[in-house]
Amino acid sequence: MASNAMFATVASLVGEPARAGMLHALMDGRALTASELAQVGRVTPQTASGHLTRMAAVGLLSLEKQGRHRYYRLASQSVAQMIESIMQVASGLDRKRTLFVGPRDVALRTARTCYDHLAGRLGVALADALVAGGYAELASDAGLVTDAGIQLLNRMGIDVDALLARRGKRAPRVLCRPCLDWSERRPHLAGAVGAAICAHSFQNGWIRRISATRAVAITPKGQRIFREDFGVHLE
Amino acid sequence: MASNAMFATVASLVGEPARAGMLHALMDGRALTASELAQVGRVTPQTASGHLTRMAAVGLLSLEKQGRHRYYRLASQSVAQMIESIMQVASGLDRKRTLFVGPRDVALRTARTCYDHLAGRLGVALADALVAGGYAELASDAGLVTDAGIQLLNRMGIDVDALLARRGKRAPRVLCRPCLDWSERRPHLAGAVGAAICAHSFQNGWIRRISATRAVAITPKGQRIFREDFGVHLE
DNA sequence: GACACGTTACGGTGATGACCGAAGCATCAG
DNA sequence: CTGATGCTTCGGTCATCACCGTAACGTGTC
Repeated sequence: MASNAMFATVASLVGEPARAGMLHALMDGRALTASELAQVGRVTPQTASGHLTRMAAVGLLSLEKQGRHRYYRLASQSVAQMIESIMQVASGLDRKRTLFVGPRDVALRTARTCYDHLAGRLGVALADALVAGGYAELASDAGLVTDAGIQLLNRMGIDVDALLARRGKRAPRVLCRPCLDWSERRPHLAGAVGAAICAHSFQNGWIRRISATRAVAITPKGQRIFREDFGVHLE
Repeated sequence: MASNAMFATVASLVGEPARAGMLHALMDGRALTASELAQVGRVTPQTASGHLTRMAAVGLLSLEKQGRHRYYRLASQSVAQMIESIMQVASGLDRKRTLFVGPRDVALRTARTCYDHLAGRLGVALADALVAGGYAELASDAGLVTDAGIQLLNRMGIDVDALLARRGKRAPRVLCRPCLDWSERRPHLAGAVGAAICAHSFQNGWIRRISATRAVAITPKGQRIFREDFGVHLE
């Protein structure tokens, strides 16, 4: 088949420590400058530039020029999902040897973004709370939001109908994708619903980003809302 | 974080043409001998042996000795899903340049296995038929089997209750994973349900493997059943 | 204009790793 | 036992590619 060469090309691009680090950093969905990416990849700007041009040329990254800065971001959702699935395998594999896996950073473990949705203890706890409250059903390979869940989300200000409209008439129900958390090893909410919740949480000041990392902090307001409205219990 | 190195290791292992070819061949879920894998990777047995030992050492492959043969298979479902998602990205990327992507082989395009479920025109048509008949709902990131669908599957001899039992009580409904077909660019049924349908189809002689490839042939009996019972239309 | 900063282009060095030939182990057949 | 087959180990060669230093190129700032 035609894409066999491209398959190896893509994987080998990802399989280089410096580039892997950059992609990893881009997993929060934001766009970063070449210099920032050079830092996370622990290489000089010259080297990073080369890496970035190659990845953009193939189509893994998309480029946005802005003044004298060049912002790179993941080219598509599918690239993010690919990276996620590789992390999945990787963390599963070295779990066997180290036993203690995932981000050492406490903030990252507590709450972080996973491309466009929430992950970490917060993400998992949120998923657990939704399931426990009868707002959602979640299996390892698929999930859905119940009627009660739709009402809850609407009440919280998330326009579920807009989500439904966007995905076409093939799926009358609100389905969502589960994403196995690589630090907690438990599923959390991804897909359109997960993304909507995450975006909404940022907009309403329930959470905010910590510096330049993928970690997010839960604001006091967020603490209250997650606990009282969603029934989330963060031990 | 700890697994960053492993991430790059895994990806770089996959990102080498010979190994990529081997993994690709293993995507049908079967176990292949070292010699067979050397052939598909287009390398000598010595070289293949090295590749295979490394992949098995890391945990991408599992090994099963049988007499003087050594059978290798993908170590887990998650490895298969990772490869699938990389193929996803790869085919999406060179679609932009070649316009005609996917397996040139007509048989492969028509029907093939994708690790443990059906793909190709048959897989997509089956998914379409189930959706059209109200037996399933399918979005890009999740899917579910309706009550009517459960009845249909039961009627066809697939024990849905057994599937339900296996996935625990968190998901009372029969959810399934969609898998974007990389030749048809449309979703088809994966996950536990997809795997069950595929296995059942083999057992009952609806389909059978073609030689040593991932392609499958639809038997006359299968033609009839897919058409009359499932409502599949293969143009 | 001059200067600083972010980024890219080029050339040479060094290290990693893919590859095969030859040889060595197992397993099975006779 | 002998021979054949499947597979692995070892040693050495070669190509690829990551990396950085230097230098150039844009784009903003003063």
